[in-house]
Amino acid sequence: MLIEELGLYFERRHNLPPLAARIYAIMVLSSQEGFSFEELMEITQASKSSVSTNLNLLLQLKYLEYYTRPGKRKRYFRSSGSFLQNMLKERFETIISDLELTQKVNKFNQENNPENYRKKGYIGNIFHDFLEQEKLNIEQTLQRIRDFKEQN
Amino acid sequence: MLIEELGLYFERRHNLPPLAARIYAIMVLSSQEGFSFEELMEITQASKSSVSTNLNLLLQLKYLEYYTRPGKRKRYFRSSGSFLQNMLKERFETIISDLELTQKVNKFNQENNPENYRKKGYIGNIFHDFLEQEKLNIEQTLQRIRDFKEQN
DNA sequence: TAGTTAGTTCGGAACAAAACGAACTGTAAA
DNA sequence: TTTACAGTTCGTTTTGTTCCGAACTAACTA
Repeated sequence: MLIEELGLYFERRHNLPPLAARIYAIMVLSSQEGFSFEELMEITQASKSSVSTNLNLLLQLKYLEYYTRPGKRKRYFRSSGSFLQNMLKERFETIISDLELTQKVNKFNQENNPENYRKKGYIGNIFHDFLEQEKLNIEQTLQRIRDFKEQN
Repeated sequence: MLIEELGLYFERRHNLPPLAARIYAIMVLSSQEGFSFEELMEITQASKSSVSTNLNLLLQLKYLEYYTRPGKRKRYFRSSGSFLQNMLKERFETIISDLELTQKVNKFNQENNPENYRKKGYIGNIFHDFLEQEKLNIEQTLQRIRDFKEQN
């Protein structure tokens, strides 16, 4: 099932606990507008406490948001923003930290391995250019999404 | 220390066990050409069995390779290809699998959520373009590295 | 053939992460 | 003011990961 596959994907790539990943996958793949706490217990077959803990984690990480329906006390949960936007933002952050780390590794090699710095250093520059290009691509894509949302 | 930082980085991003991540970080940051089993035990202060298990994991995942020195029975380990090349290749693979997954999610939404497919589908296309652009960037960068190596 | 070198494999200990059940809190309706 | 609902918190249990030591193997060496 695609939900399981997507769940495993979130588990690995976003370092989410299994249940949180499954819940998020359910939200992303469903056409339903908002799930109640009970529904999620039912669907995942997990306990109240586990669902509570993992929903709160997802809320805290801003993967999900909730709303209430007039008159009712229940909360309904849905994925905040789009799956794709979140993916892009996450990727953006990893690229920024990769850039920083590569710069450190380059600097280290320059100072400590001067004998092969020329080689390693040059490749470091290529990689730096690569990351800058990535940053650009992500920024442009996020802009395209914003544009699309605006005229909708 | 940078080795520890890089170790944590590999642990998180590549889902490596702590010792494997540390060993790989050591290889990446050192100017030394090849480490023996014993040296790695000494440096990491880990047991024979742990070093064995984790070296074999890194070999299996192609992070490392080994060679022998004429006459000697010992194996010497080093990182295969460059750190940066490996990073790029890994990123390339994640992008390919992201592309496949997005296509599945798009297809799923098209079939199961026709009512909001227009919106989700459109963003899916933006994302698809994004991934194609990424693929291109990675391919070009790997080419630049190959070119550089060739004329060296 | 016995001993040394260079590792591998297996079972378990120590620890960490995830899920659970039961008791609890806060709010709202009866 | 009691009861029902919607969820939270906390201590325990279950499950999973990482590392280790001890016994083992395979290849060479004296």
